[in-house]
Amino acid sequence: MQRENAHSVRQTNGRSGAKADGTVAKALAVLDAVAAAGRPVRFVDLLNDAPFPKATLYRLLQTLLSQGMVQYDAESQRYSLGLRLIRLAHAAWSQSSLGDAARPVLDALSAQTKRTVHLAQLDNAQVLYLDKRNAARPVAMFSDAGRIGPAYCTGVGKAMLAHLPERERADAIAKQSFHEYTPHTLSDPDALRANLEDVARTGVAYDREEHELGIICVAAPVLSRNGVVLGGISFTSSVHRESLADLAALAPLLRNAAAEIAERAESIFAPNVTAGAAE
Amino acid sequence: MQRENAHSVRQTNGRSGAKADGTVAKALAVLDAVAAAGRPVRFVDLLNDAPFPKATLYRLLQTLLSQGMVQYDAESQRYSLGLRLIRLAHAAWSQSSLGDAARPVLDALSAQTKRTVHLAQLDNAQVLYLDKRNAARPVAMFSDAGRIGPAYCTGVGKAMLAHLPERERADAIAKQSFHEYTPHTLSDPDALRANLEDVARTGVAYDREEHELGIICVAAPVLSRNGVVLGGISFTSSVHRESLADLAALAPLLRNAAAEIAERAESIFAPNVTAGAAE
DNA sequence: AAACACAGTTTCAGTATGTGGAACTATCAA
DNA sequence: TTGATAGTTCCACATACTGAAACTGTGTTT
Repeated sequence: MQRENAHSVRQTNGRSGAKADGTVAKALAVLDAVAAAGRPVRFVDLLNDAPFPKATLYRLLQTLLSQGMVQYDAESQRYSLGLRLIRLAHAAWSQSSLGDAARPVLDALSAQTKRTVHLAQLDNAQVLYLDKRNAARPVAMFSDAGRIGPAYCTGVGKAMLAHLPERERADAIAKQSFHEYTPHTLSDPDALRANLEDVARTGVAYDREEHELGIICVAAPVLSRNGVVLGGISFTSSVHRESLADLAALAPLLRNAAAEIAERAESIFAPNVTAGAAE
Repeated sequence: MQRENAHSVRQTNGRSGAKADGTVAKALAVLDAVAAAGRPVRFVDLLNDAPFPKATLYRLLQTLLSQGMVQYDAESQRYSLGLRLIRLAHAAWSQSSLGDAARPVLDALSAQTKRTVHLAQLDNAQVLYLDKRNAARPVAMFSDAGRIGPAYCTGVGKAMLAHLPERERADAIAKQSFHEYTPHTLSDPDALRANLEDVARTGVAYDREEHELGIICVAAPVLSRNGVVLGGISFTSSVHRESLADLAALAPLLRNAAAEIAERAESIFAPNVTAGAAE
């Protein structure tokens, strides 16, 4: 314990290149692990994949448990994600400035075109869906909000990538996995880059059955006034219903909607809320 | 200069604004605060309501920020909930054993009856909605999953309360706020208790415009094999559409559905997954 | 029934980690 | 310039986190 010169480095005490961010980070990592399991998990199962010793993992779980972030079923001896998370997420979603701004616009788009509409954001070089309007039936929404998808082979993904600043775009492209979902998937960085140039030029991105056979999309980025990528929106359809060219006819509608969303989003953020300090 | 400790308020209480010790708990409290704000908040605003000194709050926010649990907009200098939360919640929701088990059942109920269907769970003596099927249009679901409601004046709430073990029920009743939403609201513990006795006897709870004028519900608890309250489901309708008596005719359907959900939920939890030890 | 194995929980000394008062910087207003 | 308020950094200090190891509980094997 050298306190005199303690000011030195934040020694992360060697060991594998961990992040060593703090207890909170560890607890969240445990949460992720529980989430990743995809179903209730037992202590050992978590222990196997966890970089923590038994006692530490145990304590973290207890903390999360008493905090309502995970649940524990005594009978099956399994942990699952807790209700508090759902509450929080409800808040996160309903006040997400983009989601908030987009909601009525998506409603209108969906009603007007009878197509499936998606709203997404970029999260760590992946597509994170924020909202959806289904063409046909009232499908449970939550099953799609929060869902993660690939950026390099979806309409929204490409629309957003194309409008990123160069540096960020390069980073993001480097993070893509280029799994060949279908024969049409752009399966290497160069093919993607070429495609993105078109997208950047036209302001419209297409998914030509690149992610799923038979499924096509038109997408447009949602850009802030100063060109920052806020998100993306798209129409999805199927080749059985119409050709890509037909779907492309909806692009102007999409671009207008994107502009409207951007404007609404900025007016939510921007106003000098400084007034009502209380609360 | 001494931290006013000495209190040893070591409560493992956890819920409802409790502040058990531990960094994780504090960080989560900050998250809650951001969520509670309902919109992007500035540092000071958080500081005012927070029980933490400036530097501590600052550090906690930085941690949450670097963990993706909150976002920071440099321009407006405001914090909001982060995307990681949405991802986690998606997982929480889609693997919630109850929600999972209930989904197809709710679909069927909704298709069959054309009524609005709710699935809820008790969370800290309040109703937390997990899923919903709207009678008419495909409404964005997330806006309702995660929503919190009062237990003492909703169908699902009373259905669940009534089937709680005595001790827990007493606790839960003590936590109700008894706000008089409408002239029909059961606005004191005794009235509620009396009503719950009926509910317990019949296995069906009604909301007779107790929460909102014109809105009525029939609800049934989802009970595990050994009688533990897992959740509740309900049909909601309006007095303009039908009388409570008419709606009540759907009760048997509801009870069957509840039983089916319970069975499915238990078979999701139960299976001896012990097999794949390796991995 | 005793022996074993493995899951889960508790303990405890040691110190890494988080704490928070205070000093500092940045911004705006008078 | 001075003053007020917001946000950030510093750092001595001790809380509260760590993790090996011991322990308990349950199920399986002999």
